Amino acid sequence: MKIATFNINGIKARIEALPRWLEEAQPDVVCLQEIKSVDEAFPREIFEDMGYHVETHGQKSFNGVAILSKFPLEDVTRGLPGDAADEQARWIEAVVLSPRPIRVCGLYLPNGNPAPGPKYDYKLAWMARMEARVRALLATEEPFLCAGDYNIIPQAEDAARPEAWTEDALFLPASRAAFRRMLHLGLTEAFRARVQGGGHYSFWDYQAGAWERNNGIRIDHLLLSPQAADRLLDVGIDKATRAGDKPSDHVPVWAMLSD
DNA sequence: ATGTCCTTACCTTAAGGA
Repeated sequence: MKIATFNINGIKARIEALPRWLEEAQPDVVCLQEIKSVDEAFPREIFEDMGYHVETHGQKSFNGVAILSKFPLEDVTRGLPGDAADEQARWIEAVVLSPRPIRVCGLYLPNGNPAPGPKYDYKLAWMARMEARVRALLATEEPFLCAGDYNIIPQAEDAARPEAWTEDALFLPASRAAFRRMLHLGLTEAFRARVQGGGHYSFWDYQAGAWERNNGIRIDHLLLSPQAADRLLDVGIDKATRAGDKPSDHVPVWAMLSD
């Protein structure tokens, strides 16, 4: 089973690029972020016609996450537990009914800039809520994974110019520590389980010729529970999509799991 | 390089977010 995460930066703007990539890459499950659409306006028929089940957790203008799956989805829940007043659409969960079912959490972790400030406080509080959710899921011992735009540069080697990010919410020590805490609970970061070294990125800013200069960062990740990590076969970053027509500023990151 | 793209709104231009 091939499962991917892709921050599309607006479904309306990616209405051609997203189906084009799905056709080429043939993922079984995709976690989408920044759909920037309410549920009613999401063009689900386009994806249903391609054989996907579609579940969305949208919001007007900003944020918004979705799961596309060639297998049926059950137990769909929307929103990250822990703060009933949080109205930002950044978390969706579902159990994928593949031959060996697996729970998939799709997430769009807050950016947090500028730091310090209220947006950074929200980021850290959100990560604490996510850690609590991960602890609860680990306790069930069912296979699961958390895939999405984490807005976290885990290590210096995950940025082309790490010195440019030292004051940024994506690379501050407290951000990276919160990410590492979740790994230390027993999750496996799929890409780093298979590929070592620098030069692997999932985001290139639209500004300042970042793509042309390969000034990228690796911030889109798949974290696997122990039972899911046992099934990890391969990983990849579909870098070529960044060079296509009307690209997102992120590219898809995927993991192949045994069925 | 204050450099771009996406979205919305009192909408042909500006703003907020990333």
